[in-house]
Amino acid sequence: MQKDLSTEERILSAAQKVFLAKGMDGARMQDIADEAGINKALLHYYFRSKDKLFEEIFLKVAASFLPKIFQVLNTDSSVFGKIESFCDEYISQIVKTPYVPIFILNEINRQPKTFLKKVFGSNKPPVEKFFKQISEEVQAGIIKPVEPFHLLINVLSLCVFPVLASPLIQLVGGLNNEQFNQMMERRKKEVSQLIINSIKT
Amino acid sequence: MQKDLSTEERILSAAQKVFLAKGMDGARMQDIADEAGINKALLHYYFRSKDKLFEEIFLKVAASFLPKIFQVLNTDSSVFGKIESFCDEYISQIVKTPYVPIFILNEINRQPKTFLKKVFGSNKPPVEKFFKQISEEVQAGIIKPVEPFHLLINVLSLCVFPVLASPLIQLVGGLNNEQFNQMMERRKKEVSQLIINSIKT
DNA sequence: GTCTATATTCCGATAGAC
DNA sequence: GTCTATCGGAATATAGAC
Repeated sequence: MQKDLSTEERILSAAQKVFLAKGMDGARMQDIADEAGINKALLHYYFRSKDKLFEEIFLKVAASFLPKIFQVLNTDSSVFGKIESFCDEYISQIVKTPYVPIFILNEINRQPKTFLKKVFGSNKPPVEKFFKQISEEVQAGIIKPVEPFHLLINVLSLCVFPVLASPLIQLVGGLNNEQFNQMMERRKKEVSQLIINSIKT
Repeated sequence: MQKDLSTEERILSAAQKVFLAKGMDGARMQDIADEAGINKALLHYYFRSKDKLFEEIFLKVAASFLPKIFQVLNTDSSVFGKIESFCDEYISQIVKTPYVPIFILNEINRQPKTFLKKVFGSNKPPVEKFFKQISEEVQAGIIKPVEPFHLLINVLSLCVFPVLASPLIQLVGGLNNEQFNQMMERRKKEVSQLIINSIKT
């Protein structure tokens, strides 16, 4: 409970924390009220219903997370540079907010059309420019012939999955939380090198 | 509703379907009863509570899924052979039951210690033999020096993540379900080649 | 705006007839 | 074993005082 913030801000902050930890179905309005240091009635005063409050949070979280995936891909670096930046920035981001990816995947799985439409609108995520750049660098002989779509999926998978499965991975490797984070730190280079080595001529 | 099965089997089948689709928190006993073609009271007659029924399903699903990850790693093939078999078999399995991975990750995230302990008992997943084999093949000059733990994480990530994020990936690639499955089929070779190329001398 | 108290709905679980 | 009916509690939401 942060007393310096406005009530509305405290509610949003508390709701985000609770929804991220428990998901829409597992979260209770009482939990959120407790976390914000207020009572349930006030939640309904500010946001009409649990659904409305959840949607507010989901869109905020998803909009600040998903587009970042594609942002790096639209800078004006080389393909190699983009891959390195992506691994570096995205793993940093994910390790800081480890609940976010599974939260988003979950709610997308339950409401595939509704939510994705609200996040991206009617346009597809902006990957065309990146795919085109890859084709050009293939033509120029800088990188080997490669499926751009698979390349994108590979990088994403290698960065995000370990966090999604962290309890399992920590069990297999016998890692505590700090050791896991150190492993993810090393992984920035591990992943970008793996991908870059696979495509450089 | 399958009339040829015993009531208990019908309940288990219905419960699995509903729990996989909605998770523990989102599932309703009424949903399960409807799916099984019976009424709520009978659910409680066969399984004392929702918790007990869920645990039954979770352990069944997790026990038939997680150990398979490590099973291939303990055959007597070469490292290359194991990687190929793994990608082939695991992707086939996942595409057939796409709800399973996110279901398991979700419930593990909410009950990290309880459930993992029940699935694996007190032992760690059996990866030591595989890790040792990798060290030996590195010594023998068959494969490049490599972190066995990262190698395992890489293969797992590349196989499982695309299914976890399938709604997003289908949106980015403009793929319908059938096209997605075809892409996953091609991915069996894509992934094993990527990994094998990265370690062969 | 914020609270207490209460209405309302939903859901897991049980009682009891057949 | 299976059903209908119902209990009891929990959770969302509202009413109304301050």
